[in-house]
Amino acid sequence: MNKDKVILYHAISVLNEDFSASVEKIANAAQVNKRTLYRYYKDRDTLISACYANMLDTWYEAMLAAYNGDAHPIKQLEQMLYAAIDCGVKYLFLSAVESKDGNNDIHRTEKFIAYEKARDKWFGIIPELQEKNVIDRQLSGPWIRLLFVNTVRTSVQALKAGDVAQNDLKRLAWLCFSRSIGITG
Amino acid sequence: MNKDKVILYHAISVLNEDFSASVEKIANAAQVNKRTLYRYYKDRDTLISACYANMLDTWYEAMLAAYNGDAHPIKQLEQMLYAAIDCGVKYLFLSAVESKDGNNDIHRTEKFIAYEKARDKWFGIIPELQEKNVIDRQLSGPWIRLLFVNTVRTSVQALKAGDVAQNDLKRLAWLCFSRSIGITG
DNA sequence: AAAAAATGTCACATATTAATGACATAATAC
DNA sequence: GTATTATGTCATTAATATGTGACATTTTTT
Repeated sequence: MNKDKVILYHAISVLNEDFSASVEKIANAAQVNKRTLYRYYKDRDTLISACYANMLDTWYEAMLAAYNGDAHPIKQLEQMLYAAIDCGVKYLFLSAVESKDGNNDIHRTEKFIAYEKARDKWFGIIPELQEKNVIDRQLSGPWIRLLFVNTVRTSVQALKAGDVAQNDLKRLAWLCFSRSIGITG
Repeated sequence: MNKDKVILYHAISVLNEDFSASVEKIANAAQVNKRTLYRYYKDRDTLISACYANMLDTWYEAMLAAYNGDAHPIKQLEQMLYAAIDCGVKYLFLSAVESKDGNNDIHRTEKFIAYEKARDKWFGIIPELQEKNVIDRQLSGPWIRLLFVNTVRTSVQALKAGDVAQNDLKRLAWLCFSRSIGITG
């Protein structure tokens, strides 16, 4: 992996946990000198914008593949969960940004608006499945989406803490998520 | 509520989302002048210590009441979830601190060690219920605890976003959590 | 209404972080 | 091995954040 991507990855990871973390903290996490970081990214804002762009691209690509990879809605949802887990911290940070005030700069970018549109389309699976009584109808759409995000969070945290083996991770995540929304498989 | 508690509440809320947030940002959230904040809390560290202490106390009291309020383990677990939801952001921040490196100052305090001990005792319910095949045995203890925390997170986020009515909140949280760990009630 | 207490405004010293230039050192290519 | 390129070290300036004193304004008490 190129150094700019290494820095980007660690920037996303650090900023996800502590958005006002110093550039030095990010540099340390990426194991490069602060001066080197500034050679790849002009300033703090540039780095943050690059984080946003990268998160959006990564997530979009992964979700698109998941959505298009199967015609059966339950399988699509399952693959979307796996895709989000693969995106890991990038997806979590993105969904955190999403829930913040719209006064932010990123909320007005074309890419972000496209992201929101795609997301709404993909998560349209949920009400579809509720109409067919596959997913519990007493749960609201926003609630299920929060469950989805936080299932991913559980997975990322478990992986980081070493609580669960890589192989079991996605299976457990889907098992718990699907059961929680009333899918009996 | 006394002004010191108002400031404390908002400090916990702001720091939970952005740990390196400035004192000014906390003061703004609490709708007091920065100068006033410094009259209640000598400096940033004092404020942060007060946050930790308050989170621990709030959580401890709520969980103790939940645990002692019922003799039946499933009911105890349910009440513990409700207690954690009532603690809201305080509980989330606390569990975030918990998962950080032990190099932190707070990890060595007496209160925190007592907290860990109590927590382990209370969450001992989980393996008990697994032995009785009430909770799915293929799920590990740490995984279930992460699910617990993130169910609380889902509840807090839903409440903040106004997605779910106050009245339904705890019922939905328990419904989803209990189903996800294989409790069929 | 007068006194007392709490809060806000503003200027200011200090500390921390952001960002850059000049140069030394390490890594890589040829 | 030498030239080239990438990275690290260190000093320095600019910008923000921390924390305090002096005093004005507001709120509460009596």
